[in-house]
Amino acid sequence: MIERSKSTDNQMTTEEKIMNAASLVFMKKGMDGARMQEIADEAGINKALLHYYFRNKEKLFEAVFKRAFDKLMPPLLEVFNSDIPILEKIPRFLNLHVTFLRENPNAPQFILFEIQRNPQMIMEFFAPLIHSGVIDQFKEGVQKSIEKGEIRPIDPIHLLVNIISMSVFPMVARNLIMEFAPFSPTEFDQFMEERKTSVSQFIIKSL
Amino acid sequence: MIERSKSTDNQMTTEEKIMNAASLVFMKKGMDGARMQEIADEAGINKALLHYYFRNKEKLFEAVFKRAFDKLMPPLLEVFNSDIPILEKIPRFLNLHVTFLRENPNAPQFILFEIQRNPQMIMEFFAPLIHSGVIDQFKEGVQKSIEKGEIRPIDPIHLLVNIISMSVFPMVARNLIMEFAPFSPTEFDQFMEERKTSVSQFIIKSL
DNA sequence: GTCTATAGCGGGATAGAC
DNA sequence: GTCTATCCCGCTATAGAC
Repeated sequence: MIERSKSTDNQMTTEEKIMNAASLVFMKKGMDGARMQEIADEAGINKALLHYYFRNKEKLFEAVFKRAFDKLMPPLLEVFNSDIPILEKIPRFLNLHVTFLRENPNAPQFILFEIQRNPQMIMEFFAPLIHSGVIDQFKEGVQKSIEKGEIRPIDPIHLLVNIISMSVFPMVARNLIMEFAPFSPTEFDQFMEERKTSVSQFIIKSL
Repeated sequence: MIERSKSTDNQMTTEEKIMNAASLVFMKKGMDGARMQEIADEAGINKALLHYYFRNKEKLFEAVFKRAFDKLMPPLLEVFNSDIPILEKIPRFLNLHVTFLRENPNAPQFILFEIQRNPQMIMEFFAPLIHSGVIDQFKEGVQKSIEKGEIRPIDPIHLLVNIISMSVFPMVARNLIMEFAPFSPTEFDQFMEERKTSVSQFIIKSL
């Protein structure tokens, strides 16, 4: 007997079923490792229907990537673009991000790998973001805080990379961490919950 | 005219040529995305020879993975297993690690992705490491430092994850960072060089 | 819109000459 | 050991009935 995930059951449209199934499979296996058959099975429909709704594998993949990207970015921008002082941005960012990651555990790994596989996709998706001036705004915010004496002098890019590293990387390496710590899935979840405050403290102490 | 990398030229054995070519291709494309034909071209030999030296793609892949793993781990263990105090371990670790990563830029991404693709491989490679007691030794080292008042109270696992996150993640996300910062390849290299001291300071200040 | 059946080809693997 | 030629399976994609 075959176990189906919820993608099949309720009254979702076929297109939604496909998107959910494709997300699941693509995120786990990547573009190259994913099989259209597996996506169809996961969605509880036939392979040919995938081509009916999305012309081909590439197009389906792009739709999945775009959806993940659009879910991930707005909350991040909201925090970094806001006018609140840097010391408050950090815990807010961590909160949002860790929450998102718990719901989409494979998203970062997936996005990072596909960027390396097909770097030109960076431009398509990230270009508007890059030219929106978020980074410059972050840099200025840090500079001001330094001048006011709120934090010690530090290169804003190194700070930004530190913040993102400590939030994102543990999810990318979660299988490894679970083996080494060792953690059960529940314990790992708790570990990530702890990091919301733990990492905030760690960063603030360092500034 | 086809441009070949150095893999072809000098007096390496055929097996070495294959290993180098396979490393290059597998690290960039992953197991699923890599093509035996591309590896053969990169090595400047015929596809059939790959099967002569390594029975099949899977075996060749495992050889590549093992070599990357064996190059990565010993230096890390050397630092974490040593008896030097935690505050000295950190800059030493960063030095070694950043140096290794500059020579093998795709290794972490590759290892992390393949672990998720085929988790049982974690056990084969990491099991001896996990049972060697490195982690416990690290935990004890941190506890002692806390008791002596050398560092503030902190969960050793969170500390360890922070250290590794800040060293490894920037390399995993380097395409992204290069677009956002923005950095040329040379500037990114310099950025990583800066992190040797920048991250050491960041961590030590926080403790 | 959804299915079954099948075309068409890319790519891993092998046979066999040299 | 190294090559050319070829097999054959798996997978994407399409044709066409309902």
